[in-house]
Amino acid sequence: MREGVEWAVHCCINLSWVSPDRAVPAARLAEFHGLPAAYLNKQLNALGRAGLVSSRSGPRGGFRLGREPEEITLMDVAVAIDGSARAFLCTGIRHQGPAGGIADLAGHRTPCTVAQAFSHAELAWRHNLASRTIAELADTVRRANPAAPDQVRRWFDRT
Amino acid sequence: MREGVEWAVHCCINLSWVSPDRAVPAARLAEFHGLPAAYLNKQLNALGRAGLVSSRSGPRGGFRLGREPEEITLMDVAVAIDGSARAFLCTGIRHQGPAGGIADLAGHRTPCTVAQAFSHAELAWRHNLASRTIAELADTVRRANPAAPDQVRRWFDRT
DNA sequence: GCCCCCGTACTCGGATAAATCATGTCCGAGTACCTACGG
DNA sequence: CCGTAGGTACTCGGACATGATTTATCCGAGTACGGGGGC
Repeated sequence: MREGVEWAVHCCINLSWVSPDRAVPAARLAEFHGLPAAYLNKQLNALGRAGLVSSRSGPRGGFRLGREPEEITLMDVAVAIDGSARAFLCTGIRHQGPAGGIADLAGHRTPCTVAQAFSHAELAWRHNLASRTIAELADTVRRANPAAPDQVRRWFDRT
Repeated sequence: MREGVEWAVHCCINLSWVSPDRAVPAARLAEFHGLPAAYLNKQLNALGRAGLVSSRSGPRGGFRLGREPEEITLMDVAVAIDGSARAFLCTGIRHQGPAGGIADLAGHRTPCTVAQAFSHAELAWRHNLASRTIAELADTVRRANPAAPDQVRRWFDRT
């Protein structure tokens, strides 16, 4: 998993706390977390293509959430940054070389058991991430530190 | 996930079918699946360090399973090849820059909610892989293609 | 005084380098077998 | 004939290249604000 996913999730949580009518520049988000501004911009860019955030250029431009925080799952973010490609890619080695002659014995190609097993595990992972929303995480943070949302909003509201 | 994991699992299944008193050289396993021999050797090497296979040098040397197939889980293989490092590494950006001042507000460092969420998802993945053994997968294959085990053993028994 | 136009400053967006990691290769260390020699 | 020592062939194990992917940077495209000029 690319670490940009972590950045993106934190950014989404923070964005859910700033005034909805205020766009936050990538540089400001980067400063807040001590991250390289240009690179973070690239990641937010990816979120934009996925529709998770909306972006505008120019003065008073920047990023804001593209949907309600309740409608953004961790899976959405992960897919936007990492891409939707499967982590485990069955390369079909079962059918290469002498092994192929045995696997394809009856002429019917049964699904690769190994790939199936890993797919199941990955599906569990995906489901778990898909069941968690930004709003939920933000709320958990707020519960542990009730002042955080206001503090964050205020920090971003400062010029 | 590195694709060496896929290779390793297939190799383990095949090893569970060859005569237990017979070690299989890496080159032979590689040939069976049409894989680069030297590199597969490297992967099997990793399995050896983890104790999943035992290895011997010299003539009639090679690899054989280090435990019963029932005692080898997919998680074991994945860890042996990929390493046990978490896929999602919390880099602690929550405490960098101005964000740190807010997160550490009360002087008590609460666990990072984002990291926790991803850890849960990853744990689901790990549990799923840990519940699947090589023996189980081998049996599934055998059920779909009853002749496979014998065919495989015979192939490896050929000089 | 009001409106329009232009210049400026600011921010995104994608094209372009640098670094890191996975992939792949090679050669030395180790081991068993086979052969030859001596008892 | 039996035991032993040495050579040889085979295989693992880790050190060394290579290529792809991730990380990071830079500059052009786009947009709103502000000032100046004209009506």
